Amino acid sequence: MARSTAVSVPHLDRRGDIVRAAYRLIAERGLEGLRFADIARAAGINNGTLLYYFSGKDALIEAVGRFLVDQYSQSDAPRAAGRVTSALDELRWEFTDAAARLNDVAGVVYTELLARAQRDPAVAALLLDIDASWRGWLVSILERGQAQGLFHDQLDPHLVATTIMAAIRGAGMQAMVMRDAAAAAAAMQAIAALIEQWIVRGGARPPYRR
Amino acid sequence: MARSTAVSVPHLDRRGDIVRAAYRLIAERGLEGLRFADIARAAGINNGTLLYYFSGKDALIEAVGRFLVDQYSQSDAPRAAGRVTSALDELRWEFTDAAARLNDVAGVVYTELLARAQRDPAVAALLLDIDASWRGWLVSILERGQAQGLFHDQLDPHLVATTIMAAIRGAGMQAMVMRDAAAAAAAMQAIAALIEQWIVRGGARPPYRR
Amino acid sequence: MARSTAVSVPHLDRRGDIVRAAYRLIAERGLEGLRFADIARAAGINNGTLLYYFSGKDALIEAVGRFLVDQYSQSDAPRAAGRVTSALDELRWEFTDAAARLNDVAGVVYTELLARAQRDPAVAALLLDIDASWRGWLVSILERGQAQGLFHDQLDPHLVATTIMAAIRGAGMQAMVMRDAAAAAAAMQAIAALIEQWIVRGGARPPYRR
Amino acid sequence: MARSTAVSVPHLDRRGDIVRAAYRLIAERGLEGLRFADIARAAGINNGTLLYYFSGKDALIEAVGRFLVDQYSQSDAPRAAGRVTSALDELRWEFTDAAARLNDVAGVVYTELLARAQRDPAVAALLLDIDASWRGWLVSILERGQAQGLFHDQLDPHLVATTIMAAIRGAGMQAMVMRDAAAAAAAMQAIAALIEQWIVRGGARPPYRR
DNA sequence: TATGAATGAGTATTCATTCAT
DNA sequence: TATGAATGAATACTCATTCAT
Repeated sequence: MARSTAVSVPHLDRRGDIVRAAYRLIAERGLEGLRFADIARAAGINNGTLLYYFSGKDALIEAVGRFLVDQYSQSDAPRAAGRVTSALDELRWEFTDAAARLNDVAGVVYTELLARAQRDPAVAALLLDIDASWRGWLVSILERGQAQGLFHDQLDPHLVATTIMAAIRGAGMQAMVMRDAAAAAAAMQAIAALIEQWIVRGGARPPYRR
Repeated sequence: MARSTAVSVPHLDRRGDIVRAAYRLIAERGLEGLRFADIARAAGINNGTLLYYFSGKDALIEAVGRFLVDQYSQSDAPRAAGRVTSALDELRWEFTDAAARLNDVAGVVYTELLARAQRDPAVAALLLDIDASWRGWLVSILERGQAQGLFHDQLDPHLVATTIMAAIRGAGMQAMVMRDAAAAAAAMQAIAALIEQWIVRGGARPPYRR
Repeated sequence: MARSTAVSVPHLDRRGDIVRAAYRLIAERGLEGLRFADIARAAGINNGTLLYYFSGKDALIEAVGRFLVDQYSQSDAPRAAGRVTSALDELRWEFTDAAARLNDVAGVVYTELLARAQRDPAVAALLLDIDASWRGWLVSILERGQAQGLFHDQLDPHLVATTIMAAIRGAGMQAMVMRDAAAAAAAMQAIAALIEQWIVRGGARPPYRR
Repeated sequence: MARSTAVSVPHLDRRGDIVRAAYRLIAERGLEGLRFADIARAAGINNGTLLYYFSGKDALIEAVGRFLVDQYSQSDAPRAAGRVTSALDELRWEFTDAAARLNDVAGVVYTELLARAQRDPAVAALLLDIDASWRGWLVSILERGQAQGLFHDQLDPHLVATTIMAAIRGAGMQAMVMRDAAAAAAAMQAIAALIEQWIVRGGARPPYRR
């Protein structure tokens, strides 16, 4: 029996397994159709075992929310990992990255959580977290750009950041409604160009037109 | 009390009563928390009577969706009813109206339905309807503006319309996340100004800045 | 308006229409699946109108039971209508007629009512009625046969009649189980031959064999 | 009270408990009056526990059908367990046993299932199972009798078996209708004697008469 | 940790029946 | 007679959660 522990090792990250299973099921069936039994089955564990890891459905949903936060913040990692880039390049990458994610299930899960946030303060707080940290990131880019003399001085970085976020979110929503990521991406790029014109100093570049 | 007979004629628009009650409850508690018994009580009718008018929950939700369509299209009425206005004024009114609606429950209900649309084709079709008719309306304004020489000729009205819609939707979503309608309105107005610059011919007006 | 009555005449026999519709539906879906709304629709009338003709479901089922009694007794009509026949011929006709009815829906309806009779005294009484009148008919044939010297004197007509009924019923049940009317008919004819041997005086006929 | 621990081991055969409770309730109130809550109460368990063992009403009814199959096949056990008997004795025992069962609730349950079998293929298959295995048993007896030289060679064992089954079933049905097991038993014994005459070689025995 | 049997409150839906017109 | 809107009690079934092991 000396090596019996080896047999029981495969579940190094039960909580993670559960959360990922729940995340996937929410994307597929929505919060409305989320069933504990299904999650347990998908995670390869027992109905009751699930309750050992999460005290209840709400706790699990919150954990999924936190997992979603990570999903979004992970996309920042490559940027940070890269070499030094200009604030403008970073901004452009923000839009490029968003365009690539228009078909992501994360958007579906986010919408589910946004709907729930209207009456679940814990989820609302989570989404505010995502919002704040994303805005913080954008503000830091914008301020760097201003410091570098790339962007206009008198801009309100918070307003610009919120505008960028609204644009990206709107494009994502539009993609979900139309089920046409290309059209939504085009709209987003249009706004991206307009915003660039707005904030870049001496933006002699000809106005976006099509 | 001269018209007390009105008391005995309570069922002039039962279906409407039910749909409005359901609409309100969805805004309050979401689709997830929608209960037939609650709807019936709110509509002042019996649990079974509700099923007499709607064959099931899905049918009712679809009816609520159609009601939402009407909600949105009604906002077009004042514009049409008013006297002749320029295409630019109409466009500006579009953003003004949207800003005023940022706190509207319609947005919450819309988000609920958008979440559900991911796996309910009937609801998805409804939302596409809203989308198409809204875009159609915007395109007609834009084309009128082009015909009047107000807007650039080479613009693609569909792209511009989709961009406007994405901007408005994004601002709405942002308002829901931040619970700060003013900030979202500011972002929307920023995009509105950028779009105006983009499409208006000879837009000599100084670039929006803050 | 002189001929307005003509317009409202088409329903000379509403009760009959309803009972026939119910009879058919019981044969199709069983008592368990019998729905008032379906009966009304099948009878071409309104849900509520049905209740004008039958005070409730039990009353309707009883009426269907009486209709079934008529169904069975009608098969005697041709015999009575025909010219004088021997008791033996009549007896043979009884089996022949039964064989022809093995696929009849009447058997299905009868089984439904028999099941219900176990806890519905009114239906039980109806079935006893059918039973008694059928036995009475058979006894009268047998007694006539005895009077004519065709059948043995010492036979108990009631026992013979009950035996005949059991044989016919058993074959009907067997047909329902096997869904093979031919096999059931063969079994019934075998018993018929045995019974004939039993009761016919000087039955010199060689024993049935196969 | 030495074995009081038995109290804490009440769930040795939950499925069996449930099926038996359902069987009894079907006999009492019929399928039409079968209620999940009643079954659960009768089985001493919770409403939901029942659904833990049976996925739905249909599954439970099918299980009851299988239980009924066992009920019938158990009656063969004593025969098999006994010492060697002649084929004729076995056949006689068949009728004797059937006569003793004329008042059995199994007949009531069987009738309920037969009614349902008309539109439930699963139940129909079950009844066909009972039918086939019973016929198989009878055929084996008849063939043994033929091999022993007791029964006529040229008999078709399947026809005879079906005839026996029809006779026994008919008597059972007759008993249900008349609520007079004695009269039904007499009719069955009459047919039994006739069949014996039919199949037994050199049946010198005087014809049954009463 | 982990299991899975057991729970029971909750809920959509059915359907016979009533009743104003 | 006839309608059909309205009722509400009845019921199968769901599902998060508990708990003994």
